[in-house]
Amino acid sequence: MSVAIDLSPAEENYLKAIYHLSADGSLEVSTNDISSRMNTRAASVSDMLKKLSAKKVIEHQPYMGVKITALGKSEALHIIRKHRLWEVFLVQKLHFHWDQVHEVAEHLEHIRSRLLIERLDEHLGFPKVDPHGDPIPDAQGRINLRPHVLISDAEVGAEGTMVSVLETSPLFLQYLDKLGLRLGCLLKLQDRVTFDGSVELLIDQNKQIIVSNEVARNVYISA
Amino acid sequence: MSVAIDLSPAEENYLKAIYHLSADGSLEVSTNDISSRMNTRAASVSDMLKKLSAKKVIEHQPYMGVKITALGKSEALHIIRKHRLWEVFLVQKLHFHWDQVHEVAEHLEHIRSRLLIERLDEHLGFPKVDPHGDPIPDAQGRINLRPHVLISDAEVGAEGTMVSVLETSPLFLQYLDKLGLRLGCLLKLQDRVTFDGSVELLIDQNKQIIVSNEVARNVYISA
DNA sequence: AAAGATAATTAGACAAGTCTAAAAATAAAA
DNA sequence: TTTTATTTTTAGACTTGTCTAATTATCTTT
Repeated sequence: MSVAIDLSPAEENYLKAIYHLSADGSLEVSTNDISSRMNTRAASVSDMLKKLSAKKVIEHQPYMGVKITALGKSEALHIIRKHRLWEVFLVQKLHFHWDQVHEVAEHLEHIRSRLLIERLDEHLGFPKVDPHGDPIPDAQGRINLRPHVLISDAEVGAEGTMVSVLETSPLFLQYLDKLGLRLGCLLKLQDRVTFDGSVELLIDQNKQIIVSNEVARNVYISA
Repeated sequence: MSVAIDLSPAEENYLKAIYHLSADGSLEVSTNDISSRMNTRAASVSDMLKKLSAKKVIEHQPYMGVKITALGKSEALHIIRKHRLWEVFLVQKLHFHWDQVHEVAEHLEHIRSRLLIERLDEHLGFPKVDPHGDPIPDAQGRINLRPHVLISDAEVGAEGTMVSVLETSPLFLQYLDKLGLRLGCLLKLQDRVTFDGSVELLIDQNKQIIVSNEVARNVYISA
């Protein structure tokens, strides 16, 4: 039986941000990191940390960092599950493009209905990943982390399937489309320019492109 | 091109209540009517009427009633459209029962995305009525009002298809199920007890039941 | 280790949406 | 028509989530 935790949409958004910034809840996160991710001021974050602390989803002593609790992690994964299931719905059933789903899912994810999410999951055929390649936690908050590496961290010569993207803003995703980069394509890292970190890629063994370090830092390939 | 009207979810809920209470925006509505429908205090309603007035969706002079404007009516119909489309989705795609849809749809209706609603409508096959038999306004806010009459207002001997219900609370809908009353069934008004207004009905020419006046006042048959 | 820089928190303010209690306007009744 | 009852509005307060400005804590650098 889950304990009664009642987070407002705003609290849910902060918790999600903390979860993401802490790499699955394992790292400590700073107030400023949170404020820049949330586009709010540090003062607002401080206020919010008090509330989240009172609700036992984070641990926070003033001026030290913030760490997500087991309870917080499970709550965060539950919200992420909803977000990603809705994204799949939008693409699979309503034929949204992958750069159109994030914003709408940000709203849909806050709707609270156990039945709704159970049935949605079923309706979608129990999908395992969202349209950006990110894994969907199950109802118990278990998440299937496949081994993957950022292009910027991979060795020259490395080869792998494009499995997910870090950034999900429309502009970035549209740019990937234009470059011919989409989930599932086979990528080979041909060369890296030491000067600016840009990378030469071979897509599906037939198309050669050069991408900036900024792009390389936001695209994962299977390890 | 629609003018920029920006209503908060709370404002949308009040506007919807006013629309419903005024029978399609034609009647004047009192502060107390609104407060009892919204389960808020009259003082809160007064505050809200000022805001809605400022946004030109109602006309309101203190101590006189409130009347919805053309703009307000169109906004209300748009919200109702979203609510009813989501209800259809929940029943048709996620196999919700008709008594489970209202509460969730109350939240879904506030999500703002033109594309989402267009695509949802398409995905559902452009439905014309929701699971309670209420007509779904089109994207221009046009609504298809079929002639219908409450059982409590029909003459003894009248016969018609059950086309919609006024009350949509789970308890009421579950009670209708138990009585064997569902949308589409053929109803004949056999007799009415003058004493308490209860009504004797013949369902689909084979089942005889007696329903209270309270039930009769909440079920419509085709005229 | 002291000074300056950076980061985080507190203090005080504001808007939205709600409330209770009091006042004012309208409606009903004597 | 005057009084009483009802309805509606105003006044003032509280909560949530945000802000700016000021303060305090920690970190860095010499």
